[in-house]
Amino acid sequence: MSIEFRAEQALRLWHAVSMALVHDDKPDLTLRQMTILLTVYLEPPPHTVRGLAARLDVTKPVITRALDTMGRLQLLKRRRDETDRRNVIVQRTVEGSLFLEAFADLVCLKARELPR
Amino acid sequence: MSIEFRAEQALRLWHAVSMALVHDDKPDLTLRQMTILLTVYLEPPPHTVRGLAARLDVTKPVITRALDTMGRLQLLKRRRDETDRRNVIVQRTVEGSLFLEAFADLVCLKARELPR
DNA sequence: GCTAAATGGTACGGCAGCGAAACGATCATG
DNA sequence: CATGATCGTTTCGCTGCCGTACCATTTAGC
Repeated sequence: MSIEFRAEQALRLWHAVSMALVHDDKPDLTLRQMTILLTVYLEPPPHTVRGLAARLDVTKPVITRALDTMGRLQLLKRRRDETDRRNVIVQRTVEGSLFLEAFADLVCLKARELPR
Repeated sequence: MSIEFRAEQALRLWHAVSMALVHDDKPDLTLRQMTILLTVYLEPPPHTVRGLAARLDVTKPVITRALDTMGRLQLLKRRRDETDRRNVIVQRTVEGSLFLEAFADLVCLKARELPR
């Protein structure tokens, strides 16, 4: 199962997935928001605001605002770090897991439908 | 060269590509803008404002605004349809082609770097 | 304890995208 | 040639994200 594809297939995959997301009436996440979400779910914890800002090379308020928005959407949640109460630990949620699971299924589906 | 991947690989690919786009200091396109761009480059012409709006299931002003923005970025251009001057034909540009080519290369690169 | 550093959040003005509605130009129809 | 339909754009008020600067809380160092 090698993941090599041609440039055109890459574009067609991105197109199909993007089109599906646009057609979906759920509010779409910003590129930065999506990147934060994926980082939290794919990279080893703990995830702090400052750490995420450094990882993405963006300012802190970007992370704070994204956590506000995605917190409202229940995709992520904050927790105070009790060993160092200055830190905020960003954690996954059930809703976030389900969201990314559905997204991954969408990508796999569109990849499977790709012309050779 | 079958394009089947697992859910986790899909997420990791999207993460790697998104991260690269975020790190890039070029202004990122909206999901809708990117979808319009890919549609123009991948689907058979001609592309009109109304046609694109129907294809993406968005309102016309969304297309107009996206064309303004991407026109400024030289990724697309407008041309009046001379046979029916009410229509505007959306056309590719050299810069747009280069942009998508680089993007496709990025996706292919990140796909190749994916863990098995 | 007291100061300095570190962390996350907030305030502010600016900019861009959004939907709904109205508009001008162009074409089709009689 | 006059009326109505079609097409793209513009306007309006709104919302949300942006970066810069500043603030409150907590910890570290002396």
